[in-house]
Amino acid sequence: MVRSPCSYDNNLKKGPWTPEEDEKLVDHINKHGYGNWKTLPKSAGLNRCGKSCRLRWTNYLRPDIKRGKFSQEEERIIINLHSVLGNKWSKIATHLPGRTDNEIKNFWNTNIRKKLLQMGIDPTTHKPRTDLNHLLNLSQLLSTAQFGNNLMNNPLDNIALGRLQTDTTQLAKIQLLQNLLEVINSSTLANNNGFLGTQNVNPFEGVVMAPASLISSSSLTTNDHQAFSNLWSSSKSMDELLGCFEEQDQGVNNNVSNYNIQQDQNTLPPLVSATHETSSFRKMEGEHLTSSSPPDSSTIFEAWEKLMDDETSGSYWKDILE
DNA sequence: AATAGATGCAACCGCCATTAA
DNA sequence: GTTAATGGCGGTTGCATCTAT
Repeated sequence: MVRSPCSYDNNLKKGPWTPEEDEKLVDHINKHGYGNWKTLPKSAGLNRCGKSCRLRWTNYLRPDIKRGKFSQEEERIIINLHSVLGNKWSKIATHLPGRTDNEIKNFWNTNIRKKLLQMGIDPTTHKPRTDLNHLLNLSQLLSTAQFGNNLMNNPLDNIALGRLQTDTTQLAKIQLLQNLLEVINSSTLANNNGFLGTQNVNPFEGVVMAPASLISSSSLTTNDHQAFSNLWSSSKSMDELLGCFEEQDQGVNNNVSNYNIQQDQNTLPPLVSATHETSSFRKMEGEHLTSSSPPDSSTIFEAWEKLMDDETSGSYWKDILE
């Protein structure tokens, strides 16, 4: 069935509502209620379609609407509910009295979404971003940091540049570390809960395959390889990395830990599967390995071993992974 | 002060689900 | 069971405002 949209109706007004129109609509609904949106505009003396009137009422004029900035508690609730419900804005709105689905949707798209992306979290899956572009961005971030480090050897170095370099390095490392821990956690949890089914039961698969497949991928340029190698080899000691979590200020790092705490407090599972099939790594991996033939774990561990050996204190990595 | 780009938000569009005839 | 009408929802757009240059 095809229904004519509002705009096709006879000269019905569109666009922003005037205070006079608002008043007419509110007055009419206060007196008669809103039983039939189709007939309401005519009886209310409005040159609008019923749909437009309904939207104006539900999103703006309703007396129980709470306006103003979202509180941190509301933001936390939205993030948690979104991780379970996805883009079901109306469902999410039922848990936030006074907030409309439209308002929540706008808040998500203009605020929360960006925050999560900046924290290295995929706003769709609520999991750390593992896509190649993101990691290469981190790589470039670290390369920049390295460049800054080199400049520090110059007599013309300055405090501000040094601070920037330190922050950039820490941010990139934290995001990388979080990506790794997330993969470990999801694999371990899945294994413990028997969710793996026919999937690869190697809890380190995701961790190991990432650098191994990345470095071996023919789709990467030499510069990409070098940049990615730099990314890993530029990491210093593990306690330094972990220290980033403890010493983080009120900025992005704090948000990361808050997010994790929220995730822990919220016992509801993520809506989107945590399997690796959707990740870029998995797709890349598929170019080299068939799903029916699990990767050669010895090769993988050798690759991982090498990466850890490159660390000045690789035992820290082993401790964490074990 | 002028301008371009970024941002936030209200409103619209189109699709789907539900209900009534 | 079928069709038409309506409501509801999510995605998208357009515009006003803000910010940086």
